[in-house]
Amino acid sequence: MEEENELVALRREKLDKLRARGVEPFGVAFETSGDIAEIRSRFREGDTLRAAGRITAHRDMGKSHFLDLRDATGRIQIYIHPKEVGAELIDLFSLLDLGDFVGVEGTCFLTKTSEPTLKVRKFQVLAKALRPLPEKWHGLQDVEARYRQRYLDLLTNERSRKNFEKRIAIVRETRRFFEERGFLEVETPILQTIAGGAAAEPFSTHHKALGLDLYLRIAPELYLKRLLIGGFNKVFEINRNFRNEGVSRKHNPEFTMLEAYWAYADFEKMANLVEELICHLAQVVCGSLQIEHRDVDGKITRTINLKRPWRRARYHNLVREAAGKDWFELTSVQRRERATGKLGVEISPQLADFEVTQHVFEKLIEEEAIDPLFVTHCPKELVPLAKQNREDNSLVDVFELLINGVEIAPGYTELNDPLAQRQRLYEQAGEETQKIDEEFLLALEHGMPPAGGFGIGIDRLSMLLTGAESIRDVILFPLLKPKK
RNA sequence: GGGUCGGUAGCUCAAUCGGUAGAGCAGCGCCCUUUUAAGGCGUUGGUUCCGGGUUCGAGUCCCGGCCGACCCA
Repeated sequence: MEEENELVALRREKLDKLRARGVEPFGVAFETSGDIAEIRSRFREGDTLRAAGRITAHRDMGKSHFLDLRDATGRIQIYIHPKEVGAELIDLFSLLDLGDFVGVEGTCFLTKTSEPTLKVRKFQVLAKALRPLPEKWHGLQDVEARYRQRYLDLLTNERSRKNFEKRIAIVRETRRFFEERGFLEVETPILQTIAGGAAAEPFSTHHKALGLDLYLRIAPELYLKRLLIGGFNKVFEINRNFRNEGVSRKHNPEFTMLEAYWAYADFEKMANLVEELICHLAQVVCGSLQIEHRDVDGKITRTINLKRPWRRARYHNLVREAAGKDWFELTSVQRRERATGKLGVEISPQLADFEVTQHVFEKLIEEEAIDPLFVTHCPKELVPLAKQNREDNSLVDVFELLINGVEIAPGYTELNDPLAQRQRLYEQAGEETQKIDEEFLLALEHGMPPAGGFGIGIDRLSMLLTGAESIRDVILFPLLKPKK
């Protein structure tokens, strides 16, 4: 740390002076009349109240001093005058800085401009801050610093703090939602010997005592299904997953998923449940089903309408709408020509035919899907772990929920045929048969009830409901390279 | 991994064609007994991300690196 900073040196001097006067600058517990929001609501002129918080502003009028005391719930003005606290305390008071924590006891009064204020009679130093806070008016703007020193971001940028409060509410309400419906919240292993349940590059680690190579999970799916086999009919887990892949506006190496499984349900029942859940969360977090995203100036940049019912459409029909009625009758060469020509979608030559269609889908449908859209009956190549459709076994019984131009939640009718599951896993694994979770296949052979399941990316859902442009704005401590 | 942009005082930002690195806030000193982005006067504070190069002279131009943002794969 750059210790030679003059501002830090000065604060350390003040710290020493406090100690020299017998004041411990890092105090212990302080009994308050509540947090600052409570104090404001209990405020009655003449009453004595006790408040604690950080000093965030100081207006020095000569003999009178006005300070702002802040906590996460609000701000209260305090007033200090030598007549009230005496010369000795005024002297101590001069050793305080912006950013310090203090506890005060004082009388409630209103200033000329009717500002509720505590006239301080006693105060205690609770913690000295040795470094200054960011500037009061603009807060901390530097994007990198906001991620590296999130505490400063939370302290000075209300928008940021509110977004995280919203995310916390999303997780809390999700729990409540599932518990009310009789789902059990479970915990499954993060350390796994085989990282299954999704196609993604895992992080690897090692258990010393057992001499065992392990992976951090990429998905909890195969363990949650074991619980269905074990007789838990409704389970969910809010789980941190780890994927050793690129970092972007939409991807952090560790991210939070909600996964839920419901015995005897299918993907359509799960779609209803997702619809209900997200509408509930929007009501609680945003107070509306009309979600407005705004830029820094407060201008509305996007409006998302979550009013039910949400559109459900088959994958093939959506592609025909966007790419032409005859899309699936074309030869694969013709499809490539149309994609790169009329549709203006870049197609790299090594893509397989179904990937060309998927690429067109992503550009023309996914990115344009601002209001919720359930895409159903996807080609089975795209989703190897779901059950095939009874009428058309080139399709699987799944939905992909798109909102805000991104995939928010996939949902399946889960595959419960152990032989079909084995075959699909082997097809998917190719040469790498050591990646197949035989223990899971063994479990399936004992019988898994038909079930519906879905996953929701909590980070992306938080972006949707807060209007955050980057996943880093809804993850308190996103991964960054160390700064040296 | 590739492209574009950025990194200047504790914080927010300036710096013209390459010509003495500035302002506001914070800090420090003085004035002011109801201020609230308090005000007034004065004042301290810089490895301009790091390392090379070009030049009489580099925050600015060139090369390499670090970190970040955005776009693309």
